[in-house]
Amino acid sequence: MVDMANNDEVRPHRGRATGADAAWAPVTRSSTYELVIDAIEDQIMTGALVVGDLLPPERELASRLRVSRAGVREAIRVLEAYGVLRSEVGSGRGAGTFVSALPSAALEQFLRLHVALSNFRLEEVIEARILLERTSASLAAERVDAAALAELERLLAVMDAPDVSREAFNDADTAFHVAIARAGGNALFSDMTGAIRASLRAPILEAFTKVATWEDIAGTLREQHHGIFRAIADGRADEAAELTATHIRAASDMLPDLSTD
Amino acid sequence: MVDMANNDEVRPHRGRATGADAAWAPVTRSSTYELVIDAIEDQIMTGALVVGDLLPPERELASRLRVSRAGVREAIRVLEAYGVLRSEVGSGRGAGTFVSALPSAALEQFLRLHVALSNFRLEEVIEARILLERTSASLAAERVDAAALAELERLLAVMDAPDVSREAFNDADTAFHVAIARAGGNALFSDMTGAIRASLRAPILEAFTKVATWEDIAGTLREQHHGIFRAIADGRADEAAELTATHIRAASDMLPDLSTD
DNA sequence: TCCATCATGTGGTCAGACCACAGCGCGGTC
DNA sequence: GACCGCGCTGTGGTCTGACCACATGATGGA
Repeated sequence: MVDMANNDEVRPHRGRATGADAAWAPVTRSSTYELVIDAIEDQIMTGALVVGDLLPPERELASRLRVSRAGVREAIRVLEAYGVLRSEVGSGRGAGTFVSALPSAALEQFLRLHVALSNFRLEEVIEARILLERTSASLAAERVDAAALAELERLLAVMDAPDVSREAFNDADTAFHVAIARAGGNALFSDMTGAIRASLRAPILEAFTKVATWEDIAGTLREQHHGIFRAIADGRADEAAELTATHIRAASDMLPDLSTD
Repeated sequence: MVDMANNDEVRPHRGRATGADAAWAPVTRSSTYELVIDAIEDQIMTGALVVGDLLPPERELASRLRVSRAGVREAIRVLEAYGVLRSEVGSGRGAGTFVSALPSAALEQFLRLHVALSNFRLEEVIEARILLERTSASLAAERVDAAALAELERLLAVMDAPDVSREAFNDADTAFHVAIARAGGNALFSDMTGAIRASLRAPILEAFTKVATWEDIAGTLREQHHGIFRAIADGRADEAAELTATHIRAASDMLPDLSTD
């Protein structure tokens, strides 16, 4: 494997050596697909591959890297899972594997799985949610434009509908918060906001369905949403942030089953 | 594809119907490996699979799901990339594929790639860093224990060494901030702090090497680190948060190349 | 009793084949 | 000449079956 003529080198990738005792780090013998990932990643890190670029066909990549097509495909799957690559079948124009830019779906899947595995506690996730969204709300109050406000109003209307289902309410609720985050202008914030909401979707829906005082809760949430909207529309940044934090805390408290999992 | 006798079923997976106009959502025909992921994910979501559990052998899983082993392996790769699964070769005890819990490495890889692809701007990432770390510092000031303080002091000593290399300094710097985040007690925060630092490692190191006034910069950073440490050790939460925010902003400003990429 | 050896079961890798799909170009038809 | 249909081609998608590398644990001899 070392004499693989194509990969530049098996660079030690040692990295950190915070002290003399940190030397003799365990050797890591990479598997085939990891080497393929490294090869593609190098191209990305050096800027040789940018969003939109097409990769060589799987068969060619395999023969160039001297690995099987299966190894190449496993590497592509991983980078696809990160939202970095995308594959399309067919021929000509749109076909092939190319560099993509879809971090949000990957983040959602990632967080959803780890929340389900309890690798992150719900309180932690909610704490992160408050942190992100109060900042986003504040930013949104300063930067929001007419189109975003219209979208927010549309979502408020969906939630205000008297016959709205709990599921539809939750989806509009999610979209409302994500839209605010997007209006804040920070893509990382809005993607993480979406991912956090996606990771909480199942427990929230469960709590929504079980709760007896649904109409009361929905009423409170509606009021708070309208308050947040007005603060953002009027450009009152600090108030938008505070209302958002209060709103999220209230929502979490009203759904006690949320924390019992 | 429809008449493929092997897949159990192409269940619609429709799901949300927020309104009448949301009907007729595009059909999504999943690929084999996605179906395998869904199958494993279902087990995780329902709690049938928890951290530490062993999956059936690849060959058995393939025959049970009526797919090829390659398809199973691609699915396992993806979940491995998310830090949800891990595979070990061999036989008996430690061998096989089992449910894991290593979100941090996955988060690092993810963010590093997307920052390299400029899907997230550096300012966004730094904004997120400030948000997370100021909160972590505040939490750490309230909850820190002796062991964590000792570790922080050790890292300070590494950075204080007069002959420390710029790379070693940066690695200790990273470890210092991650240790604070960990002391804060929120795993999501500390994992994200680590991921953000990892995603910035290359640009930071580049800036470190190019900068002429290294000793001045290092001196400032050392001072600020000691200040943050004292505030945390003394339990002054607000001050720790403020100093951290100031520190990060200062570090970003001192490295102007950071924003030019 | 201990140690070397082999059998077994696991993931890791490979080669080769075929399928499904989408574009492109050729050729026939109007 | 313009249009349509059909097959050719190259792409990813999938499957099969084989073999390798590795760690364990059982087996059997010293």
